[in-house]
Amino acid sequence: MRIKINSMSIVSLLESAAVNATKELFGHDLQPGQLPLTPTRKEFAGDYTLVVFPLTKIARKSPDAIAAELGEWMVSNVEEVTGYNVIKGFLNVELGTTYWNNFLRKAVNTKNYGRQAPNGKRVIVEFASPNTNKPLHLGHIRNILLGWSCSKILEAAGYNVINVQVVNDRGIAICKSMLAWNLFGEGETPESSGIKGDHLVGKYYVAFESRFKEEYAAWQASSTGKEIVENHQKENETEAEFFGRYKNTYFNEYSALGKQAKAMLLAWEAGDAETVALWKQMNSWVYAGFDQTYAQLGVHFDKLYFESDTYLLGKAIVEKGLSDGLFQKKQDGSVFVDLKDVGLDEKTLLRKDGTSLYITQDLGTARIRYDDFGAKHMVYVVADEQNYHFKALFETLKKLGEPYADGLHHLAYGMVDLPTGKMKSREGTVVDADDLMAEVIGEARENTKERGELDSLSADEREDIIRKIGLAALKYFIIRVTPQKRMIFDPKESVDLQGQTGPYIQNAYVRIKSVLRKAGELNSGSFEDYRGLEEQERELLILLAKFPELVEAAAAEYDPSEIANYCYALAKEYHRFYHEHSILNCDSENVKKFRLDLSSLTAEVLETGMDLLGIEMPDRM
RNA sequence: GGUCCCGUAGCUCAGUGGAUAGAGCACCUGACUUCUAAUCUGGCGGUCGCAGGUUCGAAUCCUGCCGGGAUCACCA
Repeated sequence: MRIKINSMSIVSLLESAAVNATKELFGHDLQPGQLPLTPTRKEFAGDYTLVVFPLTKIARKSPDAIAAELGEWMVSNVEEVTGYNVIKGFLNVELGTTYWNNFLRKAVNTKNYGRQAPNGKRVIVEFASPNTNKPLHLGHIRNILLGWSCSKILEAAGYNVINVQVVNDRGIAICKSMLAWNLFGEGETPESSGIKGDHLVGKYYVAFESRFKEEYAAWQASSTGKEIVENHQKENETEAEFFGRYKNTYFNEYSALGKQAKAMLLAWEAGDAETVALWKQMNSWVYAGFDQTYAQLGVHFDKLYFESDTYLLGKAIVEKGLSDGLFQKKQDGSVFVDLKDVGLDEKTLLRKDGTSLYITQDLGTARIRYDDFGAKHMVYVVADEQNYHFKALFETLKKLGEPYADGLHHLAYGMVDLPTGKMKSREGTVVDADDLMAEVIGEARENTKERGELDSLSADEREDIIRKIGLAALKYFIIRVTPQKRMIFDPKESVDLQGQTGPYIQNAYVRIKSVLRKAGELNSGSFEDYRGLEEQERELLILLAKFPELVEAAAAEYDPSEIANYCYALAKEYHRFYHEHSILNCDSENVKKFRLDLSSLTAEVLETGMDLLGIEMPDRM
């Protein structure tokens, strides 16, 4: 017997069937998607549900009558539909077991089920983009996980993806670390101290800030300080509030440390050999440290752009735009673009002294990346505090007529808060990325020890699995939240290994792997039609069938959390199935074959889905 | 003040036009001589911020208000 398998997904097949049926029965052309089609809720019979209310005006019949007519039509015209039932205007379409048997036979033998063929388009994803004066923290982790996942999802949706980051390696911040190291460092290096490079540089940034704080406090008590408060303090403002507000002015105008740091910045910009050498030295320590953190997180980049290399290049673009009449120059010499026609404001592109700004650099890097890779799509993964910046940037690039200007997307995400409130470096509440990873892995190690499941493995194998489990807990905890939302990160919950967590999903996979190991060699897809589908089996098949569309939707919306929630739903359904039904010991050899295939497809989809989130799966745990 | 984002169970989050709004945590409860119990079963828990409007149907769309956050630099 020839097996007829439609290449269309079942959802689109039913949708187009609904369009045809409406045309034939009621003589009306339906727009695709006008009739909502959803999986049938568990309490009703059927696989997919068509809501027919929108047709009542067209057909001028009762919803139940319409649903019945559509149901009849589907049964006689659509091979896959074997029955239907109608409840209150909801048409529950029943697919025969043949359909699901065929689906499983085909999917289990599909290589890379859920991944699309290459679409020939190239996209650049920018993420991480740290400053080089401090180590990475929890906020960077959210950024990096989103960026990496987004990159993997776009790849699965058929794009050729390039991962890049822009490193802010210049400016006053790194000069503060450099100065503090010069003043108090006594030649300390990562090697001499055993401190990871980025942490060492961060240590001197903190040292600078605390010395500066002392200096500022002393100044506040001095006669100059007292005079300033009296003359500049606003009504209803406490002394502390005033000095909080005044800090930048103090740094720029009075501070001895501020003066030295600024002198260092000037020396750097002038190319002073000694300063540049120190700058290179300290940045190289930072990069070595970052590389370790990235490796531990399991991410990598195809290309790095350094602001020190690119910060001048945007200027040429602005000058060109000025001479083309796209931008305007003010009397004081500054250059701006007028974005009022697109609902924004005037945006300065060059300072009056001709130096470049943040946006100037971004204009330059956008052009350079296009020249490097020819990608017409770019995704910027940057926190939502920069929403306005990216609107202005994208509109400016449109005005310039850049060929990629319509393919730009800012993947904005909310800040990460702690249960105690915002992370504040001044209050020492910033959660360090390396510490956090070590902590979740430690928690996984404790739990693994208690369970004893891995005792027979070598120490290396065991440690590798423990790392996968710990990182899964951390990553899943962060990536499951919708990017747009601000999220609360509770360190206690992030190390949970039970419930809606990464390890819960890994556990479903591990259970399958264990069964498959015991089953031995499989001949995938060789089962005869299995008529007695159990509820959990049907639910699993419906979920599995949805996966390819889900990948496309997640790519279209740049939203990894959709994949994360799906993986949990699938794992949960599998755990239930596993608990209710025996696979290796079931009474029919054919059902056993079917269940092994169902399990191995579930494992593959879980592995793919979690891979799209940047989470690795262990074979045992 | 202008603009944008958010507001769903005690807590953390799903659900963005369809049926009686769902998970996890926490709390109470049952299930391991059986394929990994990092699992599964049952219970408890909601005026979906408030008020109008559109619709056969609204947590979801529109308007107003309240609360939280971000932003409105010749900083990045």
